[in-house]
Amino acid sequence: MTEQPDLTPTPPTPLEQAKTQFIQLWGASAANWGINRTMAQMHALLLVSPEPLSTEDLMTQLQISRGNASMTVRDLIDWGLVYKELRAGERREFYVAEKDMLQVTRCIIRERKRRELDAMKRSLDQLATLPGDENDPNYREFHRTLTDIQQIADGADRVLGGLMRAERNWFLDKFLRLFM
Amino acid sequence: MTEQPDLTPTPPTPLEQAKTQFIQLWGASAANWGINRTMAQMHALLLVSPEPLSTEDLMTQLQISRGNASMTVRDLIDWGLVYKELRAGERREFYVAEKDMLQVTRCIIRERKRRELDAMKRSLDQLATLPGDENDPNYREFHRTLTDIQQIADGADRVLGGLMRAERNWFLDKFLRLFM
DNA sequence: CACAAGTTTCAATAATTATTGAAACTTGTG
DNA sequence: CACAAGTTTCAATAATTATTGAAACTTGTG
Repeated sequence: MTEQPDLTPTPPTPLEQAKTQFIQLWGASAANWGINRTMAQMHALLLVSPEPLSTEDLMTQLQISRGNASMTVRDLIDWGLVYKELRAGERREFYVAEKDMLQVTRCIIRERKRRELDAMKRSLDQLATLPGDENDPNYREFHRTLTDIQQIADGADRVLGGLMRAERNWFLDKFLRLFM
Repeated sequence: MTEQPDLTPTPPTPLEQAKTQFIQLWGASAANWGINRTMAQMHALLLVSPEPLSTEDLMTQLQISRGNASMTVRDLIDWGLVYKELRAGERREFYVAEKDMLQVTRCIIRERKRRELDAMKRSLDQLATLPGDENDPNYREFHRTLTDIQQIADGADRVLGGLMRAERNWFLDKFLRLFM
């Protein structure tokens, strides 16, 4: 009599449940900020994994297709949040997350600043060059709005630039002192 | 021979074109950050309008339905970015944007902090309470990740809180000094 | 070079999110 | 109270965004 392989999955441990909840939380938070949910979920999964994971691992743990896993992991690598790990004599690839959360924060700030803030500033600069009649309230309001937003954008640029260059304790230390 | 009403729309002036481009830009930027595009477009339109606009104005200028206009303007009011203006003897309502961009920035920061950061912090706190075996690498990695993210979240909380309380010149002045 | 063991691409499709528009509602006036 | 002139709600639908999965590709090995 041969042993039947046990196909009933073992119930998840509390730790596994908590991991799943964390993955969901990270995914939902990212989605609120216009970042692909699956990308953030994969990031969370890799963050809490002590070992590098294979594509197969990512697919089963997140329940996504191979194509999705491939595209999403590439995005994470592009962001600088995940590294590819190749093993001698292994054909398949493994992936590890950057674990230093300060470094992670810098990557995220850098990418978002580059992709959105910098692009927006260029467009604003271009629109703000429009000449017009200072006595036309429509022109005045348009121009005032643009220059005001440019000021804010410049401020945001500097704040984000500063945060990117911030050393480990600035976040909790300097800012505390500065603002409290 | 009666005069035919001229139905061909006059071609847009350069200023009108620039306004439209600005509305598109503001909408696209917001969409990148997970904010409804139409809401941002309406906000942009009201920002550059020297006069309050009626629902009808919003509908025609943004080419949206009455229902959409109604819902979107309400969201803007909820965010504190737009005020309702009632006129004596007029049944319809007019809307004006908050024009002080520093105030606008504070509103946006306040809302996003409240809706996303605060909610996330609560969930993180809850997940971080999970007890476990410090010798289990899975638990160690999970717990390290959570506490690291909590630190970043606390830092972000303080930075945003500080920015909200910032006076007019902090953005361009203090931050310049602090980070450059 | 043929094959095995993977990864990547992308057109088709599914899932999600935003919008419409008609009905219900509100509010002021004769 | 009936009506006019608006606003709001929300189920149906449209538009957008994300995902699948099969075919094409890559790369190392006998």
